[in-house]
Amino acid sequence: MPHLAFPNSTCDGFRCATHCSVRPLAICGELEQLEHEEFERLAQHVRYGPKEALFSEDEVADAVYSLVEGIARLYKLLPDGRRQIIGFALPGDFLGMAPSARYSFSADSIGGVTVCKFFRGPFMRFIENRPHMLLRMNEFATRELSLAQDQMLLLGRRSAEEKVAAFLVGWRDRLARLEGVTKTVSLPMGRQDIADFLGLTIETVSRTFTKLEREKLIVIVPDGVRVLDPKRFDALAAA
Amino acid sequence: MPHLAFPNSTCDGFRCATHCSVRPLAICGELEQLEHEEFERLAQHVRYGPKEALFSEDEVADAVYSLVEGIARLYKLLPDGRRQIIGFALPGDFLGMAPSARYSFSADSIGGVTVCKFFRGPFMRFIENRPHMLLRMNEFATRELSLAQDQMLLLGRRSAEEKVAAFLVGWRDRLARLEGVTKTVSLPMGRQDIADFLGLTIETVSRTFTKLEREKLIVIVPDGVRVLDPKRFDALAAA
DNA sequence: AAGGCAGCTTGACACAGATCAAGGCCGTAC
DNA sequence: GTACGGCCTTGATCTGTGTCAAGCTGCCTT
Repeated sequence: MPHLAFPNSTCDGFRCATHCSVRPLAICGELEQLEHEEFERLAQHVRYGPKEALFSEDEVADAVYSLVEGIARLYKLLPDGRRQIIGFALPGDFLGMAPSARYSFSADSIGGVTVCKFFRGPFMRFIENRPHMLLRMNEFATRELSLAQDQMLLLGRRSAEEKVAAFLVGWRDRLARLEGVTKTVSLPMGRQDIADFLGLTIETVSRTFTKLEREKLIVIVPDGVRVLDPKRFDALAAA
Repeated sequence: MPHLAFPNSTCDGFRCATHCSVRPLAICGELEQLEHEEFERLAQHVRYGPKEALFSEDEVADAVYSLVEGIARLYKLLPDGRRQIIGFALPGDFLGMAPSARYSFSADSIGGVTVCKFFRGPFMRFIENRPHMLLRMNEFATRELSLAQDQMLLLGRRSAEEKVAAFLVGWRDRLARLEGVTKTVSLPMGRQDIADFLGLTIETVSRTFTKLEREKLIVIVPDGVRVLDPKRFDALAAA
């Protein structure tokens, strides 16, 4: 994972708003200096190690989170343990809004993660009379919803090969927004996570990666893939 | 379809804000008298016949809609014609917000539909300095997102029988909010729509209905089903 | 260097749901 | 009344993906 946040920063990542490299992408990206300082006073910066829970489904939703660094897995479980990953959160993403008093899904870190944590009460009081902030929350929610709808189309109507290709293209494009365009797509999540995101089994994901490699569309590298034929690959993902 | 809106209304459904029976559920539900009158002046009430398009994916998103009466089907298509229905809209639902300048999905009426249509510019100007309105839009977006995430779990991880049961329970509960609790769940959409919503084929949906009937969980009636054993049925939908 | 183990890949086989094909039901048109 | 068309159901068969079971690879520990 090359520098998703705080690249070459002299800052310790704690109480360091002015150097936060994802700020322009985050919920607080359009606040002016003074407002941002007030906002920052509401935040707790919290660091999580690998595979720690930020929050869990059905817990009282007492906080919201702005992801600063690292990657989180968002998921729902069925009573018998079947899991559906509903998304991977990247730096700049905003987590934890719920339609009721409890979280509607669980979130945990994949590698290490840093967040700005805001308790619900103070956060709501801050935004409730700031239309530009509410407008930004709306934009975030609308984008998330659109992503969720794309994912419904994928889950309901695409073949295994199309699912994997579409996932890799979507993930590459989201990383490009943060890291810039690269040929190698890093995949910090494991095969089981990809399977649970795509509604497949780990075996099918593994076989499909191998198949795409045999077809000379990708090369599998440690912790990622290199896309060989972007044209043909994007076509497969779209179709 | 028994009286989803304007039940026993003497009003003609046109420019008739004060009698709009879904108002409390709609986006404009918390506006006070004066504000609501101003809001109403921005609206065009539009009536659609069966199977008409309200808007289509990739069209310029120049308007948003508040559904007043009837039911709409929201869907996305793949280039080869495969369709995924991403939701059914009911009276009170708010449609047409997009993360870019174009609609990210298509919407058309199932039976007849009445909407309040707002052009984007005036609508945005109305809400942009009204925090309570923005907050309400946020609530709507968050609820939609949560519904979408539930649907991802369904599409990715449930069996055909679980999908159908969960669909019927979810649909029954949404109708209950409008019509009150009933034993008979009316299904204004066809089998193909249900199939495209659940990521199944029409044959599998049909067979599954028959199977649920053989198992004495439901009775199939014209344009709907009657739930015989709500306890056992809810359990199947949850599991 | 050896052992262990977590994560990944591969193979053989099974099955849920898709596909293909036919037939039934019911409302509408004439 | 009967013919048509849309929608739904049912049956027979096929197939993509799941399941079960090894084995491989690279990394961490000792």
